[in-house]
Amino acid sequence: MLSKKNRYAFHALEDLLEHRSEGPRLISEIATAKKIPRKFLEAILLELKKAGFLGSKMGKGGGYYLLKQAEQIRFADIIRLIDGPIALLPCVSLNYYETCEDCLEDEATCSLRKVMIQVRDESLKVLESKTLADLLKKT
Amino acid sequence: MLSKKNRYAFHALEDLLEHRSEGPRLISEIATAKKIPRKFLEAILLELKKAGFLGSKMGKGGGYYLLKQAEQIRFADIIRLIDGPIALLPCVSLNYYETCEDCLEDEATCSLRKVMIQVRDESLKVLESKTLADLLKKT
DNA sequence: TTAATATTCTACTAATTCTATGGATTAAAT
DNA sequence: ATTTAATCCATAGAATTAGTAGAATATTAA
Repeated sequence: MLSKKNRYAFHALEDLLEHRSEGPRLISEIATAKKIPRKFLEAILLELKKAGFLGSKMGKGGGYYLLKQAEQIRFADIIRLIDGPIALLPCVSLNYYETCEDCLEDEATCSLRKVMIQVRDESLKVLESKTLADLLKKT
Repeated sequence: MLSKKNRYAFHALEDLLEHRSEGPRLISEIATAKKIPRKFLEAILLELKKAGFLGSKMGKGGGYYLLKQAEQIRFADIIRLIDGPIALLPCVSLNYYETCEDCLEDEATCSLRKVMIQVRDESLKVLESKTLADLLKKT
């Protein structure tokens, strides 16, 4: 399951997209609109900024805004940033790979691994093709 | 990611399958063979038993054994039992559904939900078609 | 009927991760 | 200067995960 933090992140991004034309948006505006604890949201937005998805401006008239086109922000990217690996086993993760102590035999022949690779690939097909833009399609 | 407990569960089931012909298998034998903490494994096997996957016998000559054919034990079933929902959001889970506080609008139109339904369906295609029998295919 | 064997049950503890908050600091605008 | 708003730092509480200890119960076999 996605963490609460990750769900907040998606909602915050959705909010920024909805109000894109209005210029920088305040943390507190997003928090109110999407019912996210203000301070928690602060940390989330900062993380999204450091990863290059958002820009921000301090002081009066400041706030957060999207740096990329909605089509360029994939679900997979956000999930990897906030929650980490999408794969079900570390030894099968593309972005967070770790040699798997669980593979008692070698990884090449580990059968659990083989199935998990398939799961990963099918999940990625969806998560890497869907972007923020899909959040606005109300159909 | 799967919990350690869940990985242990798969390895334990694999072990039971490999030694099926030898009659009931001791917890401690499985623990040693698969490098699982004995006491932790105990709890896992009991859970698998209560869910109907395993049988057991106490006393001398006792131990655990599979109750079902390998083809009848799906990955999805084990994951749901040990780790819970496979879906990424509660409001999208088939077996652990909860009304989603995150859907600020109604569920029918929540766009985050729509994407997550697709992810769930693709994952399930794999996890419900793969069974313990696939763990023995060393190809 | 007793001793040995092995699962089952109850009740913890430790460690880690997740969720959330408080307050001081820095940057920008007027 | 004053106000506004993001940034940084530190921490605290709750929940979940991982693992352990020991007593109770069931079975076998002598």
